[in-house]
Amino acid sequence: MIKKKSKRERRGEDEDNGFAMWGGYMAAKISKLEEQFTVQAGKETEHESNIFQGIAIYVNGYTVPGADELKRIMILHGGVFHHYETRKTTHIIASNLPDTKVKQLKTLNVVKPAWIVDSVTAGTLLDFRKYLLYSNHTKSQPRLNFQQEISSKKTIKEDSELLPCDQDSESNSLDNETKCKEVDTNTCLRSENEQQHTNHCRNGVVETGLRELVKSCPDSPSLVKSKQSPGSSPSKARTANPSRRTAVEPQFLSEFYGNSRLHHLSTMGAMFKEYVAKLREDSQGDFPGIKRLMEWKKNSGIRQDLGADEDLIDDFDDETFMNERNKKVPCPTKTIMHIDMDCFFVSVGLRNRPDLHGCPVAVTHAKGNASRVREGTNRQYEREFYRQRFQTRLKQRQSGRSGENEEVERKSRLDDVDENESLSEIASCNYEARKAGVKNGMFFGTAIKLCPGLKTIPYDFEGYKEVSYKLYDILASYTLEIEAVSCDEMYVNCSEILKKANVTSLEFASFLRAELKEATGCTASAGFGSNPLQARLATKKAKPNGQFHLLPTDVEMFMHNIKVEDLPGVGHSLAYRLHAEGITDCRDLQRLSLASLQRKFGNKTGETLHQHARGEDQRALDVCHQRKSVSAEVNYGIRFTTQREAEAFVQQLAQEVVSRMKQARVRGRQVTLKLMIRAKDAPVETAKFMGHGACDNISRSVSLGTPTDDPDIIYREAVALERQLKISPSDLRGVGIQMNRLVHSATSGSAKSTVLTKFLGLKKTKGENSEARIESDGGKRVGTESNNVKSPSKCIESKKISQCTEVSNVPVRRETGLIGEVKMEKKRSAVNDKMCQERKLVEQETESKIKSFSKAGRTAASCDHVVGSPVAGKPKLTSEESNPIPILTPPVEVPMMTLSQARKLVRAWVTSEVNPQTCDVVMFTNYIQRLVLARHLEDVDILFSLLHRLLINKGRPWKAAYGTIVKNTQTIMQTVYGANLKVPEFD
DNA sequence: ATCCTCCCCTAC
DNA sequence: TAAGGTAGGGGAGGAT
Ligand SMILES: Nc1ccn([C@H]2C[C@H](O)[C@@H](COP(=O)(O)OP(=O)(O)OP(=O)(O)O)O2)c(=O)n1
Ligand SMILES: [Mg+2]
Ligand SMILES: [Mg+2]
Repeated sequence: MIKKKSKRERRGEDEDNGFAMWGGYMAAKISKLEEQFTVQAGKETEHESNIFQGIAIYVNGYTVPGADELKRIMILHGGVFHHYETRKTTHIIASNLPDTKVKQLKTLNVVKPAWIVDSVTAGTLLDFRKYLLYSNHTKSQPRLNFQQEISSKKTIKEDSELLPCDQDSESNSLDNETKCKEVDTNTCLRSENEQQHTNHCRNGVVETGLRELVKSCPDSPSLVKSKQSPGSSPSKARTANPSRRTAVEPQFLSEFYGNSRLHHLSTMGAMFKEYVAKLREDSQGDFPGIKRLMEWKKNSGIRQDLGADEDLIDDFDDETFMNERNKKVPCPTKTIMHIDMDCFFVSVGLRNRPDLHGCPVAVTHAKGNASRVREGTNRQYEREFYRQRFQTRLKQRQSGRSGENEEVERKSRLDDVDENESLSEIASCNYEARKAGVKNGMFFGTAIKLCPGLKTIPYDFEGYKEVSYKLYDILASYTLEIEAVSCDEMYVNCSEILKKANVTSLEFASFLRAELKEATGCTASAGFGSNPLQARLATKKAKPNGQFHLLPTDVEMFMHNIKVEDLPGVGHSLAYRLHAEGITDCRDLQRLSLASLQRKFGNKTGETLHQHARGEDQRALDVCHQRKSVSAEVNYGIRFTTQREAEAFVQQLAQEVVSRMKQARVRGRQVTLKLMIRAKDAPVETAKFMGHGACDNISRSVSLGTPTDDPDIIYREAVALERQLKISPSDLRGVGIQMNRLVHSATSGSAKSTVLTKFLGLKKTKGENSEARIESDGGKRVGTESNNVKSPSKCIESKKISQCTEVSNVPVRRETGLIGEVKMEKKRSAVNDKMCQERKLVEQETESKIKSFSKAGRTAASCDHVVGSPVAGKPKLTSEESNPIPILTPPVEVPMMTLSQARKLVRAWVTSEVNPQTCDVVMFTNYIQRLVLARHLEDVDILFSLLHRLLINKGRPWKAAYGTIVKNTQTIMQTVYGANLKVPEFD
């Protein structure tokens, strides 16, 4: 029998953390899981060939072509693609691997990507041995290799993606053709200027810079090829000491992004949101995890009866007791889990560093030695600068507001570092380091003082991605009611899981965490509650390597002692303001009335604080996310001397943002330029090397008449905005381009969504061809801002009532109504959530239509274009007033849910509501209308039958709603088919 | 009132 | 040296 140990004791044995008891059982389960999530050429997909039959690859690190492309190729040609290495992986594809990585690999078949490409070209599987990547011969230098890869990537990119020559070069831009030549002079200029500016510029720098420029000039495809070969020696080109690398260098962007943790973090976050969406789309609705869980539950019955329950629960005493006591009571409410990897970057990095176990460890770029003092920097000065500015802002906020506030000290991060200590940030530190007060995001210089024994390890972005995939794959084997928060964290609606497997939350957590540990070598913590807030707070309490269920009965007590800064949404600023009011924990917060909180902190913020203080949170999980913006920004290494340099960089950013838009299958109707500008009196040399220092932030936006993903347009708009601001290029410290008001294109065409997808896909091409180019009139732009030319006649009514009742006639016309509705979503029940999301899609599509019509003021030409082209050949839209259904223009780019999803939703909707809510009726009607437009009448028929059947025993309001839906659907039917649809009726 | 733009803040 | 990105919520204040 297992002896119960004290928590502390158990935590000390960090090797197994109680997981040992799972033994080989887990291993077996994991392997099943792997199979489940292997991406394979589906039976549904048509193969182009079977070249790669029996081959399963895993792509390690950066390759050309990239992992995505390789995945596509594999699937197309009968192969298998793994997101991470498994036993089934037959080959690893890599262009370049550090020795340390090679050693861990389970197979010797490390092959260059050319193997795949050439095999496809050859139409047959070539001998991979000719493509082996022999990398065990010399002591490699990861950084150099890495940079080399980056620059070859860059070359490819320019080669393939840059626009053809910019004809009206009068308007400033560096066109592709002359770029190489121009850049030379450019660089010389720069170096001269630099020597004046800063006195540590060496010849070597210029030389290196030039050589690199030459290297990355788009030359010929053969150049690309030669660079791809990993054997070519990178060393001599890079030996010069690059003492000042700025965004002027053409390869800066990719190098910076390659090293930026925050960039990787964001990218991976977006990636996993998309991953969840894709899994949902492809889901067959089977969740093997549930079976595993049930199996386990069956086999572990004895253990529970022996009263060793608490051994399952690595937890804290009081709550454990409460949890145990309440365990038998079935929880009628929803159970939300929040799960988060423990000190993620460190955990991943330590997988292969047993030598560092037990040591305080941090992931950072700093190597552990003190940084060099640079001339022209003065941290004292910059610190003082920040302090003063903070005071000024505080006064601004306080003026006009009464009340004597408590004096609260505001610390700057620079306070704790001396002149020569590293300002490299710590991405993540383990719990040993945290004991000493080290925190994520802290400067290394500060951390090493708090924790002199602190060890550092480098970043391993590939590793994070692999582990994240495993995390998401494992969770997805239980449910797809997942909201991805980041690469190491998500919310999960566990209600179904617990019900189906008949397990408690903590049983599930134990099993799950063991599984995760086994698969990834990293620990995770899980928190449960009846809403996301509670779950999140529970995770915080559970950390590290623990789990905790905050039960409804305990919420009140629990919240009392939560510090305000521990509430999600309360960061430095709000915490400071709350502290200034004498509010430090939720108990204090609870004493304030809703009204006073709103008065002090604003409407929404006040309300959220009021609710969160009580552990309330009615937010539904956003399981089906749709991004609202795409941006690329760099606030590091920005040191321009000429406007031309600045504009060249903006051009690169425009490229970058476009490639991201394409990937996300969106186009944007608004371009926003974001700049950071050295604050007046702020030192020219920043405290942090190449940092932005104290800055003013400025953003300017333009609305376009039509959505775009054209780098040329975006570049021009952005530059126009930049010029308008008349900022000295040398004061720029940050530049970003953001695209807003997105219009989403059709889904990836994954074999799943059949007819509809095809239909939409067809239309899409048409729409894109007809895309209007605005601003083709070169640099002179008229009235670009304050674009909202919505004339009253175009936005007929705007009252909420009509918006909900008069469905079909105006389903998509009123901006005001639509937006009002979207806001209501947040207060809605979870059941309706999916509907709302559907709804959002329509809105986006819709909104663009409205805007297109209402944008008349901008350019007559562009407006004509917009109205005319997508509808070409359709019943003419004389004016929008006379056309009651603008949606008639096929909803080109709207992903739809599948029939079975729709059915589920309808069922859930009807069973969950006593009476239908008008807005839901609107949403449903919209959905049906779109099905009709997509000529998907079978589905419409099925849905009406279903709805009718479900409503037979419902009251009058439901039946009336049904009538409304039918009526409005028939209107659309008349327009599209000139006939009514036969649907069941109530008497 | 409700919008839009330009911020600021928060989170990872 | 150092790699301070990015998406989204929300508020202030002006325009309508
Ligand atoms: N300022 C920050 C915060 C986080 N991260 C990265 C590194 C973290 O490992 C990862 C996940 O962030 P978490 O907030 O989940 O922090 P950890 O996982 O490191 O620690 P824990 O979750 O155990 O508190 O994001 C970062 O680079 N910089
Ligand atoms: Mg974490
Ligand atoms: Mg996290």
